Amino acid sequence: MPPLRIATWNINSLRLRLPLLKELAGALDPDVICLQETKVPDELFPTEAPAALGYPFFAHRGMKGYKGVAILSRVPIIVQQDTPDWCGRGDCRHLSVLLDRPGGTVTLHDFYVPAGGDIPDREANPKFGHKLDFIAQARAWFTGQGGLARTVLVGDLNIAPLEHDVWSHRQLLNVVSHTPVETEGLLAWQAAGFVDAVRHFVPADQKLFTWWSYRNRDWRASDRGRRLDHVWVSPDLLGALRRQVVHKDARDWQQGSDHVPVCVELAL
DNA sequence: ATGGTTGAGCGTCAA
Repeated sequence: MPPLRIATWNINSLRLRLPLLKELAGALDPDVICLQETKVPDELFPTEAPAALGYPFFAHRGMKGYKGVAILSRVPIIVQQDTPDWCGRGDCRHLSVLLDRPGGTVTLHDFYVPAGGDIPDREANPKFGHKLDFIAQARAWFTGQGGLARTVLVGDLNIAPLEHDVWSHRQLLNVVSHTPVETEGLLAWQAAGFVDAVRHFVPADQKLFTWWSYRNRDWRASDRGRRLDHVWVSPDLLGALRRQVVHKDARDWQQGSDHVPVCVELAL
């Protein structure tokens, strides 16, 4: 049985970067592609595109202008409709599907966590409060699910939790995405039932980034990156993990996203 | 300390 490859990518506009999905499929050959920041309302989703790329099964939750998630798949999916409306905003940041595999169903979550604005203070900046509330709710919900099994969680979680998930731990301690209240919150969510599938392969003392700002003239030379995009698996899937890929070359794709795809291969 | 860039879609806001 061939392994199952699951990729996650903040595409930063699905319609603008539709041609790059073909690059992604060619480079990583994923069976399932989880996208964030699709920025396309559901009624304008390019419904012909997934099958043309070889992904006949798909689901999406989008809205005008911002946010939005989508899952493209070669294997049949069943969308989970009973997921929470995080923070009561109805804002297209989560999609959950079931994947049919020979050993049983796999649950897959695709998340786009709020970025949280610029000021790391919930009083001065409601967007930061929203981000903290979102991750606290997610933690509580997964804790309530009990011991997770055959579950994969991916997405742009907009937090770089470890010291070497950012280019300078010291210089980013007060920068949104790496403040202690965020990193502790994210790790508490992770501890509610997951292990970090990418750090399973890459030691914690090695720098690892998945995002580089558009604002750097030469992103590769300055290398001021952060690891904002994640793949977590329930502990029962650790033995099925085969490899991980952070497709750094994608940052140089023509008119590319500021995030690069991350892919994990599982013997499932 | 500041500014730097991009996308959606037309206002600036979000990132």
